Amino acid sequence: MPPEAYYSIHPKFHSAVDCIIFGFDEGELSLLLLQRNFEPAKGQWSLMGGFVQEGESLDDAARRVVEELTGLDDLYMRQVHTYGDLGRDPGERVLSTAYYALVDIKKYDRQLVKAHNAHWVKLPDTPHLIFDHDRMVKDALRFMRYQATVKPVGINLLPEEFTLTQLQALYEAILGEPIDKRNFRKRIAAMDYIEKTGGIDKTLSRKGAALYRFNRDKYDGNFKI
Amino acid sequence: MPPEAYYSIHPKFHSAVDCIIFGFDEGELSLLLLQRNFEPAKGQWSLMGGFVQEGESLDDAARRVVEELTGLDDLYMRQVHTYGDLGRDPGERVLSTAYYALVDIKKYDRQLVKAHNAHWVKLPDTPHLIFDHDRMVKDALRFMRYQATVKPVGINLLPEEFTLTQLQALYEAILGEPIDKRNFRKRIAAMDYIEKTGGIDKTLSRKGAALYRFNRDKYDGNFKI
DNA sequence: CCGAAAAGTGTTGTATTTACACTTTATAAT
DNA sequence: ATTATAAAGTGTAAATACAACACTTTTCGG
Repeated sequence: MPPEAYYSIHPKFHSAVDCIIFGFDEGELSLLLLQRNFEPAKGQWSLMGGFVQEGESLDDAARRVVEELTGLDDLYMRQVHTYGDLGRDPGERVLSTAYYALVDIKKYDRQLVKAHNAHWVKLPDTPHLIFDHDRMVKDALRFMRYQATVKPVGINLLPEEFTLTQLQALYEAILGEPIDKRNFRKRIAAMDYIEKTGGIDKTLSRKGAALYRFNRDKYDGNFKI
Repeated sequence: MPPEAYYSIHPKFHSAVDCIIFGFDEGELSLLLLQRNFEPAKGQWSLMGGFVQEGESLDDAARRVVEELTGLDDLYMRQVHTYGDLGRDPGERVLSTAYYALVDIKKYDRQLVKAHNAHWVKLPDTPHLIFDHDRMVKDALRFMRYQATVKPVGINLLPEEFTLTQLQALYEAILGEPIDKRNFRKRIAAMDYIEKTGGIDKTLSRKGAALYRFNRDKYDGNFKI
């Protein structure tokens, strides 16, 4: 067998990425979903996705796809799983790798989102999605939840500076259960990498709440995010 | 755009699977590795891998590849990650999905393994592997370790019936640290799905050790493996 | 100056985890 | 028969982590 035949006797496939884009708003997790104004499956709901191109890595493809929709290029993203069943895309055979992304919901590019006919949907209100996208969301959510219990990834869903009340609401949304306020604050206080900025947020209460930020250097000192 | 063009304007890629095959022997985790007697990278060490074919799912491809080497077709396998960097295979562009498999090291097909020039290598003695296979092993090990702390997947590395001493040695190998015997047995005793068979193993001690088995029904009753 | 509404603050009991060492048993050797 | 051997098997107490719980403070608007 000549060396190049080693590869060429095998089939090739379309490779796609599909992105589960999480946001946090009004105390609930949200997903950025497309109501497809294009074929295939026009009119139905789906994740934002795209095909991997020559000259771009799988991770790069996922970043590109998310940036096309949100305009944001430095999001926290993680690969979830690759879906390779035969009939998963009824059009042609496509292997698709799911990534989740965490977005500060105040920051995305509204023009782009509108142009794609995309909408933020609160997680419990998620409509049925095309292909195996429902399963992708389920898997991504489970993975993101697990990661959030292990490392403070959730912070990527909040603005730079945040109050402890916001942070608690976020974790309640991620874990899907109420958290005791005093126990929560005790736990946060023990994390030296979540530090007071000195600022006070008065938009939500007369008294005002102390603002905190995530100190990446102090965290990386402990172990890798 | 005609509907078929939606797909055809995008490139296709070779898709492969690479399998991290774990065994347990003499108190240590082992890997089943190929010393390649074929191109490319002949003479070097690698994981067992293969290309995804038309008409088989990604999971099926992984099962086929492991069966080709071991003769075993009902192994515990899990997808780990998909590697899609540009230069990862220096020959052509290949996207590869890693799976780990757990093998009862007494059971594999020695003929097949010999024919592939494969060898069981104790984990600490793992040689340098081609391409990004070192990283795959690292990622698979981390994932398998995590899973083993959450559900009793490790049992797939032991024979049907096993002693508590074996089980403890297995978990010490997986976690890489010694475990207190009494605390370990207390924990196991609380798991009703690990049950005495009534048999006694006398190969390892004069006194003989009680044999146990994993009761899948009782376990699934609690939650999914 | 009073009401409202969110921010902030400690203690105690319960459950879980860890540390720790000797006895039992069957066989092989003498 | 006796003894030496080597692994199997067994319980308790201390330490730590986790969970439950309610009132006070602060500021501003009315």
